[in-house]
Parts: sequence; C-alpha cells; structure tokens
Amino acid sequence: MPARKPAYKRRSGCPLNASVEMLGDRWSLLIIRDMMLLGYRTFKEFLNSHERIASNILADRLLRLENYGIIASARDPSDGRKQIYSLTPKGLGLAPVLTEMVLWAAAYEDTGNQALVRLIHKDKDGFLAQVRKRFANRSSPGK
Amino acid sequence: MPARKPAYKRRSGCPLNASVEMLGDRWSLLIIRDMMLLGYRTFKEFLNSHERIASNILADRLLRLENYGIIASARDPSDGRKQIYSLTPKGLGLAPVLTEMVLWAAAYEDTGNQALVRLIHKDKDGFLAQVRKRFANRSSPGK
DNA sequence: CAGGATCCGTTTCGATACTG
DNA sequence: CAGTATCGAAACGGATCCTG
Repeated sequence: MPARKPAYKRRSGCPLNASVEMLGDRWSLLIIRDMMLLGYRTFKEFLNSHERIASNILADRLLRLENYGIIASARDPSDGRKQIYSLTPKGLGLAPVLTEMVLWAAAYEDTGNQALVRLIHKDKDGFLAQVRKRFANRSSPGK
Repeated sequence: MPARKPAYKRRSGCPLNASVEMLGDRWSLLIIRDMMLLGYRTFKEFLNSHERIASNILADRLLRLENYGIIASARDPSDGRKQIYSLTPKGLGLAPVLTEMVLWAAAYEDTGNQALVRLIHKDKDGFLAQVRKRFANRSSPGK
C-alpha cells in the first residue's frame, strides 16, 4: 500500500482543510494519542494496543504522518531491528487539539478515563506543559 | 446509503475513541466548520460550497451527525421545501476543538484565512464567546 | 427547484497470511 | 520486529433520477 494521496481534490486555503487532510481518518489521531499520552514508540506497541489496527493500515498511516512531518522515525541504536517513532514539534503541537477533543468527549459522551479528564480540567496548561516536557527529555514514555 | 455503523469494532472508554468515531472522516468536521464559521444551514449550501462533497455522502454525513446529536434538522417554516440544519449544544461544544485545529494548521501549514487566525490569536476566548452568541440568537449567519 | 435516493465503477479498508 | 501481499468487503464519488 503506497503512501496515499487522496483521490478527491480539495480547495486549499480554507481553514481546517489542511488539518482534515492530514488527520481526517479513523486512525491518525489515535496513533498520535498513543504517542503523546501513552508514550508508545514502536510498530508493535501500536499494533497490539488500543483498537486493533491492521498492520498494513498502520504502516500506511505511519508513513503518511511522517510525510506530513507530524512524526519522525529512526532506527533504535541498541536494537537494529527496532524502529522508533517519535513526535516532531509539529506533532507535539497537536496537544491542544487532542486535549480539547478529550474534554469534549468527556462532556458529552465518553465515560472512560475520568482521571485524565479531571487532570486536564484542573490544570489544562499544566497538563500541556507536562506533555511537552516529557518529549523535551526525549523518550521517557511515562507509563 | 444507510446511516453508517462502522464495521470495525472499537474499544470504548479510551480517550478520543468516541470523538474519532464521530468525527474521524473527511467530511464531518468540514460540515461543522461550515455551520459554525460560515453560518451554512441548508443542504444546498453545503453541497455547492467548499470541497464539492457528493450529495449522497452529504446526506449520509448529515444523518450521521444528527444521530450523534451534533446537529439537528427542522423544516423551514417559511419554505416547506427547505430543511434547516443547526448545531446542537453538543455540536457547538466542538468550537474549541476547531479553534485549536485552525491555530495548529496556521502555525505549521495553511497560509489561507489569516484574518481569522489573527482574530483567534488575539482573543481566543472572545472568539469562542462570539460563536456561541451567534447561535444563541439563532441563525444570524454572520457571513 | 430543494433535498435526497439510486446506480455503478473506483478507491480504500481491514483481516490474515506471509517475508526480510 | 517491522513491515508486504493478497483479496473480499466496505466506502467513496460522480452522475443521474426521483419526489414534493
């Protein structure tokens, strides 16, 4: 599966257009969430985690996100087989978007993960700073 | 095309899961943007506008969003042919999400619509309040 | 004419099996 | 471990048709 270019044409310059092109599918945001909130970094972690993404789709999405500059990949120096994925600054910049989505879902729908929601509610800026700091120190997954 | 239920199963209770299920496609967020920022309300406006969505897809998305409680529809009292779509409080609650997405795209990508971006940057809370107010007064599109 | 439904070819998805 | 290959199923998109 080659790195997709959408078949449909989209007028650019309109707000949100670019965002939706990069993130408007069922998996991209979830992958980013796993990196940002759960500290996942390897193909296997994404694969075994959460919503059971198929391996071909995962490979496609990782490549796509990398092409968009949202994530970066590098070979694990200590284990040549492993590939380590990480968020770029641009990817990290999505933290406020994810945060607002979590709050929205919590307000109207989702009952899960109340701890996180309360944490964000109590101190949104602090939470965002914490996310950034984890990635500034590079790769301490944080559970 | 019946109102879709996703074929894949998704574990619930995980943050963002619900959001992505409702909004994780190429059109839903754009439709909401058009309602929220451009004041669009009718089938035809959505159809002729922006990125040239196909009418069957549009009908499906409108139904989906209505089923999720994000938008509501009612017949135009002054013109029986027309259907008027509007944001519910839940849909309006997406304003912060959209706002952050616009800011993110502006910071890393999109060059279009600088005016809006500057407005949001200057006074994010004021902008959100303004959006809410427009819909509290119901239906003054606001260009 | 507005809102949508139907038809149909094309693209993408997703599960599983398989490879370097 | 990190992906490819394959293939049936689903979703997409364009065009057209239907209905009030």
